[in-house]
Amino acid sequence: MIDPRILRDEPDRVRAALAKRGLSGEAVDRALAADATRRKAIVDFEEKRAEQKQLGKLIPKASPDEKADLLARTKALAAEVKAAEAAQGEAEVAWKAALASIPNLASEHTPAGGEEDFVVLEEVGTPRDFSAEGFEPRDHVELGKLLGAIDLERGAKVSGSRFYFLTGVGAQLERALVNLAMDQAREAGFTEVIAPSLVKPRAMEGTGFLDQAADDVYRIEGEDLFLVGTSEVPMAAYHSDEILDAETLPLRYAAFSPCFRREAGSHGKDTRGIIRVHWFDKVEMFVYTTLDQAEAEHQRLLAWEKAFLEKLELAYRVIDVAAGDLGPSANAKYDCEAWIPTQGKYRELTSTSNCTDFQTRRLDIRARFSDGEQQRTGPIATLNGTLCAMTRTIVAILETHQQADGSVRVPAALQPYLGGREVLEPIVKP
RNA sequence: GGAGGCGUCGCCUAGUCUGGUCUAUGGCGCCCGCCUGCUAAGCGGGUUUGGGGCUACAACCCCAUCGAGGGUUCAAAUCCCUCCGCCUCCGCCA
Repeated sequence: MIDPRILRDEPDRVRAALAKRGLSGEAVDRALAADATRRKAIVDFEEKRAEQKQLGKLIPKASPDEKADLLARTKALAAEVKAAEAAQGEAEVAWKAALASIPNLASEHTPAGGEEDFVVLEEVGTPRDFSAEGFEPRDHVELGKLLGAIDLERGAKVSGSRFYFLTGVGAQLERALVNLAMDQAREAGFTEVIAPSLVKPRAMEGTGFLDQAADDVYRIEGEDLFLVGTSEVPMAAYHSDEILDAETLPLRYAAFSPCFRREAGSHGKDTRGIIRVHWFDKVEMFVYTTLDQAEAEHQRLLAWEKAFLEKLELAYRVIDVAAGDLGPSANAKYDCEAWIPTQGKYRELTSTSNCTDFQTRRLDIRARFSDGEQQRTGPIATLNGTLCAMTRTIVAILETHQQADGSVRVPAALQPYLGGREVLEPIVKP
């Protein structure tokens, strides 16, 4: 949730931010009204409670006559206190709900508008020109079959559409990518994490995934658990209800987990291959840092993502995602999109978001700062960034580095992770 | 899954049977001050978190907070119920 103080002091700034996302400012008015109601209810309850405490103190010491009188008064008061407490509770819930309906404020540089209104920040590398090389590129489905790397038919048979098996060099490729990613992260000072992919509602809510993306989330039947769509969820909830020592920030984690997405509303989109699947594995960077450092850290996360894509020798571009496409938690988001030859366009491979204090407020995560001799607790920021999402990375590698005979050249940085292999050879003749 | 035990403001801990004197005890750690060649010791004070009032996001006052939520009661750390977590034993299992 956003900072209630900003809402109270600068409601117009919040309205402007909502407009940037293409949303009305109605939520601001609702939240302000709920805040006023809540404060009044709190004062009312506290006054009644204080009076009740005063009377209660007198009872044990009172003489029998006084006692009867006191009991009568305090009995009547008890009902009022109870009612006031209930009213306060309700007002608090209403206020929290109103506040939760407001997404994070978009940053200065974030373009206004929706999905199509992104700004291209840079293009790195040159998309390979297959016509100049004199052969028609095969798509990853075909290459996956030739290499014995991706088995989509059996994926569908066993689990349904949008499922796959990685086999042989496909499975090796995933392991190699996981190791390359984890090694890069560890060398950069990240703590390696294997995170649970089932979480309680609190973790889902806290990260904002039950707001707009609720339809995309798998729930476990008969249990209060959800399958995560990214390890951002368990990693954000990792420090929930904690007060961190500001001295230890930034806390940088590289978390591996499977990711599950229902892909509701994307029927008919990317139905071929493993571009869009219900399950994939991912190494995600997740950082807790100070609000001051959040923006600089966002740039660092982007730099680590770029470094990884460059190790894989992929052509890609970086976009600044528009406000309407940020998701509720982020105030800014950069996507790295790799060139997919057979699609003739750039496709999202990684994404990094600065969530400022939006998630930490929901999850009750703070830090203790010492300003000279004064100690204070205050909000901190979370950021996340994909280091390597296996399926799409495999697609980009296979398609980009394929050769006319159906073999695939292994980028130098990946070779040590594949037993020194320089080329993946087809096991089926093209 | 079964049986039992436990959960107190950083850590440890008293209090729970017998509800009000709990404004939660004491120790350790930490912070401030005093004392002191220096250090240690000693002495005094402070030390949960969230919120509200008033405001300068200070000081001060108030409310809540004894794992969480409900209940009983004029009154709950204390009595009752539900849930969560941890520990021990049994069963099952990677």
